[in-house]
Amino acid sequence: MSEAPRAETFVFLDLEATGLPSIDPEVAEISLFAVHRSSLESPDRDESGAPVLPRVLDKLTLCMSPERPFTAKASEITGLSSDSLARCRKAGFDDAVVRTLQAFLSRQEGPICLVAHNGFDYDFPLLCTELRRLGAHLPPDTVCLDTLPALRSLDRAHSHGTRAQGCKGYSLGSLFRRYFQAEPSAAHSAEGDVHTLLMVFLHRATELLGWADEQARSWARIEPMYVPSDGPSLEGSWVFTATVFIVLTGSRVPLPPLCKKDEEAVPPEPAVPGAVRSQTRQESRLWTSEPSGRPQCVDLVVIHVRSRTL
DNA sequence: TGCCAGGCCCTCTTTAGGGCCTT
Ligand SMILES: [Mg+2]
Repeated sequence: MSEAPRAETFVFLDLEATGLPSIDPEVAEISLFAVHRSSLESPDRDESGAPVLPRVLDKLTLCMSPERPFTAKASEITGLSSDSLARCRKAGFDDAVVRTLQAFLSRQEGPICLVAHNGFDYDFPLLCTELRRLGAHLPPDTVCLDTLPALRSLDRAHSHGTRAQGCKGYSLGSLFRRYFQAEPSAAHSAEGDVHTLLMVFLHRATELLGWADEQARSWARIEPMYVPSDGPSLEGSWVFTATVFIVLTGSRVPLPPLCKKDEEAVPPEPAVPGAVRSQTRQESRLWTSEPSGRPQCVDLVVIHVRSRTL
């Protein structure tokens, strides 16, 4: 069920950043290609019938200096570094970036659908983090589409569970190579990856437009990847992390699985919009031998809680 | 002491584990 009226413009998006979510990354480069729905419904094609980039295309690409360092891997694959960005005197993700982004989007017919590969788990939450830090917003009717689960799901429905289909890779590069029998250009530059993403979308445009109409998610539902330790979004908020160990000896209850990991999201308390509380519970049982030779066990319960309100 | 992303998918699955995908 769609959460919004059908999108009239699709804005393909890619972020390059200082690393993966585990390090609370910062955006170092953003690229957006805005394509009108009509260009996706009737793509331009070359002599062989293969789709080509729409002729009418608005592009925006900006580089910015993060405050924290890149991981070695992120710097290696993106070709960006704190030094090179500072040498070019690039400012960070600041109000000027927000104004440019908002001006770019305001030129497009709405509603807008943002499109990114693995966007629900990376690009959208990270962009949300940066925007909230600056107290900025996107048009309220903005929706978003993640091509990774969309294409996996479309392929599954197509193949009726054929084994061969499930073995294929769904990285952006794998999809491009599969669809076009060619290497993607400028991988891991934001603009290069947006170009690749748009070509992948064009190859499956009819299906993905239908998917967007049915499954696009409201931007308002996107949660930030993390809460920066500074900036206006932290006012009146709190972040709490706790790890609790409980050791029980001599338990005689039936043997459970050796290790059980159970992760659940529980409602925030009190109910504040945007609040997040996650809890990880890990149970382990260690069996030892008493001098008599009878087995004795030690149960270890680890509860890790992370909470925040926004 | 350990925590250090996390949701999705597949399978030698469901009382679980490991790989993918994003930088
Ligand atoms: Mg990307």
